[in-house]
Amino acid sequence: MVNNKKITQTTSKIYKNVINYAIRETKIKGRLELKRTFYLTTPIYYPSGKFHIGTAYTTVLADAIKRYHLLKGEDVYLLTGTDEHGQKIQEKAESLGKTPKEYVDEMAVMAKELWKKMKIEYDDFIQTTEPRHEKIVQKIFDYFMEKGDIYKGEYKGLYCVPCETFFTQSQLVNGKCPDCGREVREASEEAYFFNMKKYANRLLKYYEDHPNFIKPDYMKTEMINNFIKPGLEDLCVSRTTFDWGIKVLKDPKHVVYVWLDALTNYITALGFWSEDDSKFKKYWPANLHIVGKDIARFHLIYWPIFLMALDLPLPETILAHNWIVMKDGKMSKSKGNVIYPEELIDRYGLDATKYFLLREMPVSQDGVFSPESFVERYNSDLCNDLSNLLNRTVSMVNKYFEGKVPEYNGTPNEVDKELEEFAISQAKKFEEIFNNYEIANSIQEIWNLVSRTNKYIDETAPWALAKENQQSKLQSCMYHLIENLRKIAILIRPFMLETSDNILRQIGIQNENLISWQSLNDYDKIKNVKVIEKGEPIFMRVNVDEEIEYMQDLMKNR
RNA sequence: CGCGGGGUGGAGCAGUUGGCAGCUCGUCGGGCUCAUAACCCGAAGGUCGUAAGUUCGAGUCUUACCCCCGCAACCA
Repeated sequence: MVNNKKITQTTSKIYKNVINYAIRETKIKGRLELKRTFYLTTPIYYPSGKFHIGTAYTTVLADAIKRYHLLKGEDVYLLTGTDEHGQKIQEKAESLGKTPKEYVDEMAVMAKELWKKMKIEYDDFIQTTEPRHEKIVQKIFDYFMEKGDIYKGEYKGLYCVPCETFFTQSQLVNGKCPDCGREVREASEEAYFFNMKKYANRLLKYYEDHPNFIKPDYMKTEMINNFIKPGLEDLCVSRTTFDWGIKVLKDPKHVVYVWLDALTNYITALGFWSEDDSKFKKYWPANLHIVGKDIARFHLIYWPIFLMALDLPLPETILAHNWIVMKDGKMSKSKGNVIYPEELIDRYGLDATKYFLLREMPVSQDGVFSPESFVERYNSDLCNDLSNLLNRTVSMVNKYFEGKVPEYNGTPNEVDKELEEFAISQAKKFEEIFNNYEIANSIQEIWNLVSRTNKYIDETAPWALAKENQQSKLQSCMYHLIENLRKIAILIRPFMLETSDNILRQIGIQNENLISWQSLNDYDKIKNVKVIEKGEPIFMRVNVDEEIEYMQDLMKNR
């Protein structure tokens, strides 16, 4: 009645999305009669140093999306890994007195340890130096050569002789080498190129026909205006100035250069063109590639074109997310503003860290990390709103019903009914927004439910009901509180599993059927459950000034 | 120069077919006592970057301009 328009808009949006989703699902079921599969990937990370919080963000995002689809009963496969070739890795290894392979293997272990610590549930971890990848990349390179998509040419660029490196105009600092500051000069070397021009129009057409291919939308505009419309340049796919890479079989003084090597990991990991390509058959095309905006161009232009050249179907969606930056811009050690994910996890816990990362990243802008915002979210959202809601509920169920949760007894009043409807509609909103990969906004919808539930306690004033001996209403109140906590616990499961389990344990929910995603639509099924005798806070308020100081010290003392 | 994004009450953000400007935090006042100096209610605070235009009506569309960030092709 107050905001009719808004409600109608939201509803029609939800409706539209539900339809699309349903159609897709039915088609797949009709064709294969299998569970819907969902293949998603993170980028393969370049291990030239310790992983920072941005890398963690990408991976947490992927993991959350994976778990969401798992909860919905789909057959999900998540791939991550490391991109291990190239001159920088070679140099880095040398400077440490290691072989490149020794170095990258150590880094892969480091990555796996971090993901283990962050409870990232990946299904495969690919290193581009593994034979399963290298062999296929060589085959693909050969195939492209035979097909005529790769041709031999000259790579021309600005070359710094002492550094043995090519640079582009924009990389130069004051017209000189960005590494050593010396003069650069025009030089050229023999190199293979991939004929991108040939596919440019097909790519444009594909963009047009598949509105969901690129998210967010403006990335597509940028690609078209900046790169495709002015005329796509062919891509250099081999180098001779260094040798830490995959050898080109038919011309071994060349190694495969960067993107043909890196991007193909998404299919080589599934066994494409190998003896066992069952996974490839099952999961390709990918449903989602998640990438940072810095590598969007390569995924939005070159990757689809490579796939077209291989006559493979293209992924459903490529999501280019923004960065986590610090208040004073990009993270850098010289600015003294770098924070590592482990540091946050060790002090505030995994769930709080994940919550912050996902909640604080806007759709169309970089997300800002600051000690202040982290502590604010921690205290306000996690402690005051969520943890406290659980705590006061558990306490009341103990006080009024000796811990036994009353069964559903109908809806004695309007408030109860409204709360039921609200909880169900919030879950739908969450799905709608989450499916569109607007994760931060979707999480907000969960917290709207948390707030609404806190408000419900005030509206019903159970302590007054107890005094007035209004048993039926009091029972209903407790039931609805537990019911909402159950739903909240399910909704946060994709990104706060420990917390979810903790809530469910405290309110005595064990039955799998009451933890399923489908059960978000139920509001009357909880029976015979008992809350724990004494509530345990899942998040405790921290001292704002102390924690800010703590984090600032961490960032400065490196 | 070109392209993309952003410019919304003190701070951070949402605002998807144009229709009385929202959320979180903070501030001030009140309420409640189940709970973690928490929770709930109310208030103050915005000419929605600037200027013009279209329209009965524009944060939302058009044009010009200003400021910030990013990209500008092979470092990933």
